[in-house]
Amino acid sequence: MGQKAQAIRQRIVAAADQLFYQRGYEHTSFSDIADAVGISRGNFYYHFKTKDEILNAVIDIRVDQIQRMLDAWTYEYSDPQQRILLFIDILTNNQESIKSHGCPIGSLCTELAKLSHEMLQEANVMLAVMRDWLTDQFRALGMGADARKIAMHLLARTQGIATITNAFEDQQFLRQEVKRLRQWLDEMIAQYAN
Amino acid sequence: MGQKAQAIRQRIVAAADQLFYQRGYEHTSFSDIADAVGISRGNFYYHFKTKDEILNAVIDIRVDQIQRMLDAWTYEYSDPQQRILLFIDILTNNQESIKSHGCPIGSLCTELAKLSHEMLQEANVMLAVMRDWLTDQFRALGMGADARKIAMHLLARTQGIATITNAFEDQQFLRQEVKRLRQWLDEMIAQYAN
DNA sequence: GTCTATATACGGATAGAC
DNA sequence: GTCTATCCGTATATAGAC
Repeated sequence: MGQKAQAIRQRIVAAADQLFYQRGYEHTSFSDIADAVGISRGNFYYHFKTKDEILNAVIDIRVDQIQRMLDAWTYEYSDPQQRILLFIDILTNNQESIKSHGCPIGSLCTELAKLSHEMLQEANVMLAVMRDWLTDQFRALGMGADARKIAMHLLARTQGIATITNAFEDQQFLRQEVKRLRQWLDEMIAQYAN
Repeated sequence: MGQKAQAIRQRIVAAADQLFYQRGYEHTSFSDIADAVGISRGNFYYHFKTKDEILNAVIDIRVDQIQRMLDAWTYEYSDPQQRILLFIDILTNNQESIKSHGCPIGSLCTELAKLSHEMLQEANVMLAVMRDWLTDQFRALGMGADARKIAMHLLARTQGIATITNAFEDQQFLRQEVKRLRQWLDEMIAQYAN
């Protein structure tokens, strides 16, 4: 595959990534993606044979982006609490899009579950990557055997906040829950510091 | 409309209710519903003109069922804490279906948001009814001006638990989070009892 | 009220010219 | 590599016989 094809392939995946988030996977058609990229539907199939193949590529880049982000935070900050706060701040930093479209990860998993789509297994890797990174942080804070459960708990909290913010289209709720999460984190750390 | 038509209408709504939950709204076709009820597609349109009309009817009965359930709990139990525990136990009592299909309310709101569907406004009434009932319970527990925020918090927690349980297909996580919720409730009550 | 047959649109996917 | 034209399945929705 040539360089030009690679570049277009990337543009297709980027467009699909955005559209799957905004409109959902099933509700996004090949035409939608082709229009967004500026190529014809026919040409489309030169790059991707099936819709599932695009979904697979979208999940792959998302997993990659999440991993890069977490790696960067690990590199830039040494304090686990600080790192977890950065994770919580994802909510605040994306409150407008969460209000309109929910969590890109959670809503995709929810949709794939409804479709009984095999790629749900691939999609929840996005969550697993965050879970594992968070587990590392909580373990570093002395939470030992509980670290993984606490990481899962935080993951679920963020999903719930995204779902409700989206359903009620209420950013105020998101901000209020972020405060509660920060408070919870302080309490957890204090608790395990004993 | 005759009695027979009414009965069939109810059977259609019941079938749609279940299918929308299991497969999602958009992914459920008229044929799916007609097959489930045991009538032809053509006959279908005698009862409902559009798919949105069915969605509307499904939301209406869901709101009604939720309201009845909460009214019954209010009538049968006088202790607000006991009532809230019954609400939390919805998760435990439905863990198999939540594992497979998530929360019927949250996942519908998530889908309608993606579709930019006007009926999201109707759908989040299901959440609002629960929010208001929970607010009453927390107020009765002395949480005053915070009651509504705490109710929203609990609502979000349940949504997050459902999303993660569904994404990872992990009932064990649900049970573990229910324990955490019960513990949280105890702590909240103790905190406001001072 | 219920059925079969059908109109119409759109989706994913392919063929083949250029 | 990119396009136009097209196949085919399925979806919503309608018409009209019974």
